[in-house]
Amino acid sequence: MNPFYHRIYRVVRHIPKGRVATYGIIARLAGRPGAARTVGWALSALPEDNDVPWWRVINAAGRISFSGQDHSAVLQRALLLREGVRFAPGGAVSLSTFGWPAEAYDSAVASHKRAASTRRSRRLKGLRT
DNA sequence: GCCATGACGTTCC
DNA sequence: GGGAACGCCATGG
Repeated sequence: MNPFYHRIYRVVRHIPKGRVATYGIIARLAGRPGAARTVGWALSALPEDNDVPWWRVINAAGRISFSGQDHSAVLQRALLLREGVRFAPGGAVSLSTFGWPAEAYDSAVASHKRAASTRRSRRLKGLRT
């Protein structure tokens, strides 16, 4: 098995009980920023008798990705609820409350702000020319 | 080795 | 704030 697969599993195992992490953050902690889809691939390849808390991994929207009707999604929701993770009315988890690690979430917010700033300056540059 | 696909993310309307 | 388009990395055919 590839090294970063193992890293992905290791990172997921580090997620504290009652917290959730996004695919993007897992990918970044595993050393491959932008490889969020690969994280999903690695989790889908997990054996049944694994010790990886895959249910603590959700997408950036705070929702369960794979078909909300699927039994795996129901199981994931049940496991998270059992650990004390609350779901908002829309069916999404509040990342600012349950997101892990908190630092990564803060950086994500900061990067979002920086992106907005970059976009604005880019637009100004476009107007210039 | 190229093309399509997927438990995703970010950027731009 | 929500939806569409493009980008991303690894895998399978």
